[in-house]
Amino acid sequence: MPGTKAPEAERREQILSAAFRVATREGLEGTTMLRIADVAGLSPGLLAFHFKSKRLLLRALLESVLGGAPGRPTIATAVSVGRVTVAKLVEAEIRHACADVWRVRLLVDFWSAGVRDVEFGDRLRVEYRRYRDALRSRIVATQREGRDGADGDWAGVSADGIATVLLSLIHGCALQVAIDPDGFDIDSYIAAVSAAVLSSPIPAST
Amino acid sequence: MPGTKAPEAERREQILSAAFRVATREGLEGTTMLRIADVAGLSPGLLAFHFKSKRLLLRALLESVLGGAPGRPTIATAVSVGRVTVAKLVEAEIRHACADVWRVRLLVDFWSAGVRDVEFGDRLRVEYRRYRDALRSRIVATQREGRDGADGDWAGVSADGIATVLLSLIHGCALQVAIDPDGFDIDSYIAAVSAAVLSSPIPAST
DNA sequence: CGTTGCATTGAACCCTCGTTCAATGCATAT
DNA sequence: ATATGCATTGAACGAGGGTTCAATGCAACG
Repeated sequence: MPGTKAPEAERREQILSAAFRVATREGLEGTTMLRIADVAGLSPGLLAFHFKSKRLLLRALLESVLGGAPGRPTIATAVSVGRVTVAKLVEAEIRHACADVWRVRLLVDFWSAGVRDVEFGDRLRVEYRRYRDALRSRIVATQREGRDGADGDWAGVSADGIATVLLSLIHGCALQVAIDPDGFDIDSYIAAVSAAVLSSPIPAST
Repeated sequence: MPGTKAPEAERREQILSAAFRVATREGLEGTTMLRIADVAGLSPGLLAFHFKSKRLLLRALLESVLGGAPGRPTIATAVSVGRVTVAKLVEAEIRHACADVWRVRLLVDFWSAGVRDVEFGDRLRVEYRRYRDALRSRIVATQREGRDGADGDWAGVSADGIATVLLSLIHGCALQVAIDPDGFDIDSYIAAVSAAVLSSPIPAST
């Protein structure tokens, strides 16, 4: 098996897949070129051949993590696609985070790296804004339709502020799930979020 | 100056101070024994003499970060001390996080490390629970006094759930401030939090 | 079939890090 | 003043990381 050639796209995918496995298991700090090569069943030199440096490999990995796995749409797509309520959207995102602890953990790693690294930081900021803008536009749409009975309590608060708060609820949940998945009761949390944020509680999804 | 002796406590403090400076500036990943020694103006061997390993040094650093700087009480102390409302407490924590970006960033680093490292993880889980319990007990007290007019919307939701949500609002804010301090409008955020979480808005602190 | 191009290998290189340890020197006790 | 103990030094070591590169081999083309 080793030694045979493969088309570039396929090989890059193979390497990124191995990198993802290593990164989720060992964390970003424990993710080394040697280990990735080992897991991929390839030689270290080949990684430097397809991605020219470790830095670029990790950037590609971040891209693939942000892009979402097949069948796991990012919120941006989820927002633009369906006609779901904001409440259901937030609930879906929370459940999504809880179901995918390892990806969340990896994202926390990237977030931590992005705090100091300009490139990673820029990329994450862009993603964050995309995320928030998508949420906001849906909030505006919902408000205009007068649904969710949200007019009362939210009066006077900008849609941007609401979006930021909702994002905090999602990310705050992710942060806790990342470090203490067992000590987190999803349903109880969602119930509290419903009561706090929306006048009408979200019907529990069966 | 170098070569002179010092009492153990003093020297440890000196080293930890240098470690803190390095860690906030370079991140946890860029925090190396050599750099700490350099910043502290000491020899590398001395670090291994007072803390027996890098791991223990970082644990001590985490402890000092969690303990809070002088004049910067942790929420646990803030809760037990004053008779402030929950609303004001949350607001204070949010402003606290925004004012101390570097400490928040360092905590994000530790959080990311704690996801994989058992010792750091355990320590952070303990701290998180302390934090949440303190919040919850104050929520219970407030509910009992019938203040904040929180009975309506919060009916049926456990104090624990409320505490978790409030913590998410604090940590979610911290997460964004860590990576994008400029793109975060504190007052707007606090206004949104007030509207979302409490029936009666928090009067802005002058 | 021979040749050319390029993917692939794996060992080697250099760097940095954490740790160790014999030598040094300061401060205290005698 | 001398001796003892321990804080302190800084060079050295081994491990492990990312990157490089000459050698190798596969596959397409003439």
